[in-house]
Amino acid sequence: MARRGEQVRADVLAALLAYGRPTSAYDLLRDLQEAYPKMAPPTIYRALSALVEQGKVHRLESLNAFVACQCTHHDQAAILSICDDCGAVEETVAPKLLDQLTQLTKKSGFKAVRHIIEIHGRCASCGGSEAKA
Amino acid sequence: MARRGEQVRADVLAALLAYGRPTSAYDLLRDLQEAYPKMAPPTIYRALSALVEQGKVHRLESLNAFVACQCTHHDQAAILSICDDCGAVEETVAPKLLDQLTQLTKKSGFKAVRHIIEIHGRCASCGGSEAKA
DNA sequence: TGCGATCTGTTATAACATAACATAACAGAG
DNA sequence: CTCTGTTATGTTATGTTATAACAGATCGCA
Repeated sequence: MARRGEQVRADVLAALLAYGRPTSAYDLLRDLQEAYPKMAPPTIYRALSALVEQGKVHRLESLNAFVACQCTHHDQAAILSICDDCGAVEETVAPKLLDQLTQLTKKSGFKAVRHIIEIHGRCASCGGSEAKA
Repeated sequence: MARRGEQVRADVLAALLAYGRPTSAYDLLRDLQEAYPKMAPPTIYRALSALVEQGKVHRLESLNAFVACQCTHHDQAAILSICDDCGAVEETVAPKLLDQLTQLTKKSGFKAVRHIIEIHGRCASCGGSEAKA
């Protein structure tokens, strides 16, 4: 039973990559149940937590969903642009911006530990910066 | 039945203000059920949605909770600093930062509509900027 | 081997949210 | 004033997300 967990994590990550867009834990669960018919929610959540800790997966707080990290594993918090039309998610990094945020909140003695930045809108394909589709 | 809704909204807001910290919809529901014994979840959620639209309440996506807006009703997205220790939430506004974010994502044609910025950490009282409690 | 620590599996349930329909109130037409 | 369409609200039921709590397996080590 021991190394089963790593297999599950790999499979979860593969499933997420196959989706290529935000996916709920339960959707992933349904997928994985084809390979592991008796898999239960905690297993998925454990795998996802591990993957998030490893930085291989982002959790989208505003969607209660997960998405595979697209970039080559940077450690800092990502800025996630979420298209409300097609669901596509784009990652951006901006160390300076994060630092500004940290400094800003530090003024009142706050110690920033984890930044969550999610921007909803419309991606280029869905008529983003120009007109409204 | 007509103006009952406004009363509910006022009561929800009052309850949130009384808490003074992030509160789940169901906690609010339990409170309001003292006044309205048969109140059901949709009623709370409708009231909260209305209050969020009015800018009187913020939804904390990363906590699945709600908090009364502390400042005098600014329209722009707030930066919410959340103390993981005591639960206190502080609001900050930073138009320039929001604009930077918008510009950043715009580079790839993304049209920002709604910014969600939540920063987890420790507030000053809980040993924020200095040592670790 | 026997023990404890840790990881994994399983059951059950808690917590969050909304779909779908029922009912009530009100505004305007007749 | 009543009918009727529209909108707000109430209600039931259920869907969705997440975790507590315990059971069993594996492994390191004395």
